[in-house]
Amino acid sequence: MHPLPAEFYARPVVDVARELLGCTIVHGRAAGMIVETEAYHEGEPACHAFVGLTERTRPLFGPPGRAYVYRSYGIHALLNAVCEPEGVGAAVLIRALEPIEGIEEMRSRRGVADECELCSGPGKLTQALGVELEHNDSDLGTGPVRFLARARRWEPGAVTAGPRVGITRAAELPWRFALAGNGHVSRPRPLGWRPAGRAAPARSRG
DNA sequence: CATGGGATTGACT
DNA sequence: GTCAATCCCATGC
Repeated sequence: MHPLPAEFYARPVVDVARELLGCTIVHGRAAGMIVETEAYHEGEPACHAFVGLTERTRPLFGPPGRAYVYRSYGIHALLNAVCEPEGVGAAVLIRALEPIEGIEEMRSRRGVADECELCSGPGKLTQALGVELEHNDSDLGTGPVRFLARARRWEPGAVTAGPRVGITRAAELPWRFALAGNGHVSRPRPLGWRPAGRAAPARSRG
C-alpha cells in the first residue's frame, strides 16, 4: 500500500468521500481501515468553509491531501482530509475505522476493551489513533498521520449513503458514506445499512 | 473583550 | 429518551 497522491484529493469531495472507504490511516503503530466518511463543501452551510476564509478555515482552502483537525464540543479532535483544488474549501470527515494494528494501544488510549468501541465515531478514532490538534494542516502523504490506498474497488452495493450526522443545516444532503454491514460504523446506522450475516433487518415493531 | 454555538461522547432516567 | 462536559473560534460591541 502506498500513500494517496495529492491528485486523489483534488477532485469532487463527494467522490473522494466514497473512495476513501477501504483506505488505511496510520499513526505510529496504530492503523485502521476507513469504513465511514462524510463530505463537506464550502457551497453548503454545514461546512466550516461556508463562512469563507478565516484563521480557522485556512487549511480547508489550502492544497488538497492535508489534514484539517479541529476541536468539537470542547472535547474531541475531529479528523478531515482536505479535498478539491487549492482555493476551494472542502474536506472529508473520517467518521469510523475498523482497527487493523496497534489494537492494545487503542484500548489503552480509549479506556475500553470492545474492539467495536475503539474507532466507531469521529471523536473515538482520533483518540484511539492519538491524533490531536497538532496534526492540523499536516500532509497526509508524508506527515505523521498517513492515508494509504486500498487495493481495489468495491463491489456494487458495498457502499451505503445517507444524511450526515449531527448537523442542523443542509441536513438533507446524502453525503454520509459507509461500508454496508461493517460493525465498526458509528450510530445511527445509515439508511439501508444491513448487519453482516443477516438476510434483512428486523422491521416488525413487536 | 464577552458571548454563543457546535461535524460528540458517555452517563444516567 | 435527556443532559452535561469543555475548548476554539467567529462575531459583535
